[in-house]
Amino acid sequence: MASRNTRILEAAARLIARRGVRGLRVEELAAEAGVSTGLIYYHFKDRTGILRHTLEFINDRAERYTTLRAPDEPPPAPREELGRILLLELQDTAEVRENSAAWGELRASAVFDPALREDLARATLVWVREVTALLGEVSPTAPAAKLAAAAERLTALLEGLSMRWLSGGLAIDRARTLMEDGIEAELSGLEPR
Amino acid sequence: MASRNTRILEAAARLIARRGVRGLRVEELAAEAGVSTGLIYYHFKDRTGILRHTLEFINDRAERYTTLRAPDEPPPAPREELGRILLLELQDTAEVRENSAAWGELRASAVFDPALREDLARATLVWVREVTALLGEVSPTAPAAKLAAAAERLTALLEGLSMRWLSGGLAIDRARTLMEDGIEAELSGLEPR
DNA sequence: GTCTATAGATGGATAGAC
DNA sequence: GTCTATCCATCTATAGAC
Repeated sequence: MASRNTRILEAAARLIARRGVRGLRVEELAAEAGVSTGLIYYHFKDRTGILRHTLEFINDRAERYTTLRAPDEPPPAPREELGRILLLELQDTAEVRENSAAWGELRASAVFDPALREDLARATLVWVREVTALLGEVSPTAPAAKLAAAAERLTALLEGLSMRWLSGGLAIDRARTLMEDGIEAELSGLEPR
Repeated sequence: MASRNTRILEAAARLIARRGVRGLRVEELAAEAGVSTGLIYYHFKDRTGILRHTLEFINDRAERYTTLRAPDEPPPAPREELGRILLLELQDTAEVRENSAAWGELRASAVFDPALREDLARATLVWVREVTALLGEVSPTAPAAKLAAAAERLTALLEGLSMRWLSGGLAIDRARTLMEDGIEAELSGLEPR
């Protein structure tokens, strides 16, 4: 599980969150992971390979801390689950901040690096679908198209707020409030008036 | 007006949109602007200086194409103006795409480069205030706090959608539709029910 | 699989002439 | 103000031993 390989990817996520994709130096990564540069190239071929695998790694990890639940816990109410998922990325803890920063970096990098786009698009799709499904549970009468649109907006809003937070222009509490109210707004938009 | 200095900044915006902040090479910038690297350092001191001035330049330019109106034109209706401003950044024309890409890049870079944060925060504030004011004209009875929150969400949503569009995960037409409906949702949230 | 050592390339920044 | 020439630091990637 915590193979050497994984240790490198954990270190990569940590460094990307700390210095950005552009600031990621292979040598520094080697030091952070406690291995040599040669080994990194042996495993990941080149710099882009490191990035691609790190993106995948980050996705899996977010999936996990988003979905994880003790086996005997009851399934949560949809509305709570929705808030939980969308607010989870707006928390000032080391792990979440690291994931959010790395995610934002990789999204920004994908604008100029086609090699990253496919993975990113796929991960986004999974994410949007999950939120769409939850919205559907909260508001069962709403048409599918409206649910999908609301999910796309809410996740895009989350990314936008997250970037502002990370770039220092928005306090975390404010970001959370804005997100919460945004969820309410979308929800009330789903109910026919 | 179109001083040598301005030509360098135009070239910088062009290159940032094409290759990203990460891909901006001073030598390449010199070539694009038709000057020497020495001159660039003479004007902007260092790489960060280039970035800072380019950010400022981009702001001014967006301000201009956002606000520009023939002197004899009547002031536009607030609701139309609101849609115009928020949808203007979602257009697949060279100039807008360039501005949006550069803006997104600078926002992403600011996460790791404190030197950019202040300018960015200030520019964002101006932008949010403008949208807040327009929302206030459309919905004069809404409380100021609600107006401000809606403006923050709409501008953050715009940035989020813009990133997805530029990173290839969202078609421009879809992005525009989502934005339009997002405006409507926020507007109806402002009217007391 | 893992390391050390280093080649090879690139790019930021400066000196000094004009 | 502007250019040419160049230094020097940095980084990616590989070769080859263990």
